[in-house]
Amino acid sequence: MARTPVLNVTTIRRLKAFPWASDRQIERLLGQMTLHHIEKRTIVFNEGVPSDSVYLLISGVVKLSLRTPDEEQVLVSLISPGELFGITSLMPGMYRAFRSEAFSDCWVSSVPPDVFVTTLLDIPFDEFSAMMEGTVGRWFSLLYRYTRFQSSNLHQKLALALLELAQKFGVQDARGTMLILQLTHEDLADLVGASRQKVTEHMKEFERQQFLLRDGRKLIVRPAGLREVAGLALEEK
Amino acid sequence: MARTPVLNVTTIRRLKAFPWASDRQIERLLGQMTLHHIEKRTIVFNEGVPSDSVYLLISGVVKLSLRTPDEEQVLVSLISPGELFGITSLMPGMYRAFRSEAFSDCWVSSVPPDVFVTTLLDIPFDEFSAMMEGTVGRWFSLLYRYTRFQSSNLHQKLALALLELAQKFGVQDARGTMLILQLTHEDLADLVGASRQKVTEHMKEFERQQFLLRDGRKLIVRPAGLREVAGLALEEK
DNA sequence: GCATTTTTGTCACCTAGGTGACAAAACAAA
DNA sequence: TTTGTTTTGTCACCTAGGTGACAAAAATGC
Repeated sequence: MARTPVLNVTTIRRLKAFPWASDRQIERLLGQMTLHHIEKRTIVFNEGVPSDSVYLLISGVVKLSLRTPDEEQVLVSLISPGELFGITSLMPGMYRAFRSEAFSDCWVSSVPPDVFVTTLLDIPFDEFSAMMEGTVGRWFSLLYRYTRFQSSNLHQKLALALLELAQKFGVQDARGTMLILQLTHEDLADLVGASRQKVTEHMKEFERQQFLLRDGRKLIVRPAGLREVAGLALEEK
Repeated sequence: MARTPVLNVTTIRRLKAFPWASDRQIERLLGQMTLHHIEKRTIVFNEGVPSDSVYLLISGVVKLSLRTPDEEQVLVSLISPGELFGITSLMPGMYRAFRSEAFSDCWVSSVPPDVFVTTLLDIPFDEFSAMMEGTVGRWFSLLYRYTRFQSSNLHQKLALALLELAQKFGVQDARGTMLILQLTHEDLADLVGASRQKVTEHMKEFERQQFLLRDGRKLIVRPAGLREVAGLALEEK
């Protein structure tokens, strides 16, 4: 069995983990962290589970991934020693967006997010957390969208994009959610990374299926149908 | 010409802009913000330019996009009123990763990032900024990678992925950068969202071109060649 | 060593989606 | 109204990359 690594200011510095923190802060943080040995192929946390810890990878490699409805796997990132991961826990009420598992045998150190923030930053966790959500929250949703795109075909991407737009730019209407936005098929094509012609075809198809109506230039989205197409029928928002 | 909007605590609340902030904080922030009218199609900031302001969209729609080497456009996101944008400025020394332009006529309010942080959070900007970089910096690189992927073919995606891996898991070697990581073609396929077979083919091709060597199981990457393939020949890291 | 499993390499074939071209609508300008 | 400009709709055709199948090579277990 692997030898337990020693964690002190010097080793943290060597890992280049929190270059901005003072020795005293690092010492205090270390006092609050718990070290875990994770064997290759073991899951650190699963997608969908509440985010309640921040992790620091000490040694080994951790894999961040995403499993699609049809059992495919998207490998989002490989994490190297010295990197923090599981940082959705720094935003309020978040669930883990990705699964993380040991790609090789690892040593990992964990800490509750509020302890992490208060020892390194000297402000209440809630304030920091709210600020994070308000500022970088959108980056995160974008990242999430793109990882989902990775394993979708054009029809699904379009459905996903329309749902997102409906959420952002939609007003309720007797017939569904109306987009208060003049989008050309060209715009949509740029958004999902496809050609204008194919977007036209798929939009027609959505109209035929009544998942989409048009009132002159305005689009009216029927979220239920699109959600099914996108493959998130029963799930989340 | 459009009527200048009134900005006060009530309007900010209606925009749901900083739900966590107190009235006093919002008032102080408003005192430091500058309002701009941006006409449709005008650029707010361009990619590659230093990040020196945070923006709040008051009305209209702003488009976040990316122009690829071959003049294609990737539409990263459409921003709705009440959203902050240009938040790379919250991280130290960052350049704008995307271009932002008015999708319709807009009113936008800007503020220097340090003012933004210090009035809302009561800690020095540098501390916050360093913390952001250490925690969510990687999310951002991931987002950046995925937006680039959108307009790349498999050959380029693979090159990009290998370069990223070399940076994270590489050690210098007489012949190039050696990856201290056992990656199967299957893993790479999951990473770039492709089939294992095609990855094998393209890896062979890289070897033929001497952009990639193999020492038993270990890969040795030649960054120069790959960078060219990926289409970032002269550019950034 | 031998046997088993994993990984690589290479086929032939198929399909989603790109491309170009062009007409029909829709809209804007006058 | 007429005229020009965008935007949509629909072709036919082409290509990048997916799929399945299978053999060769490497790695792993015993």
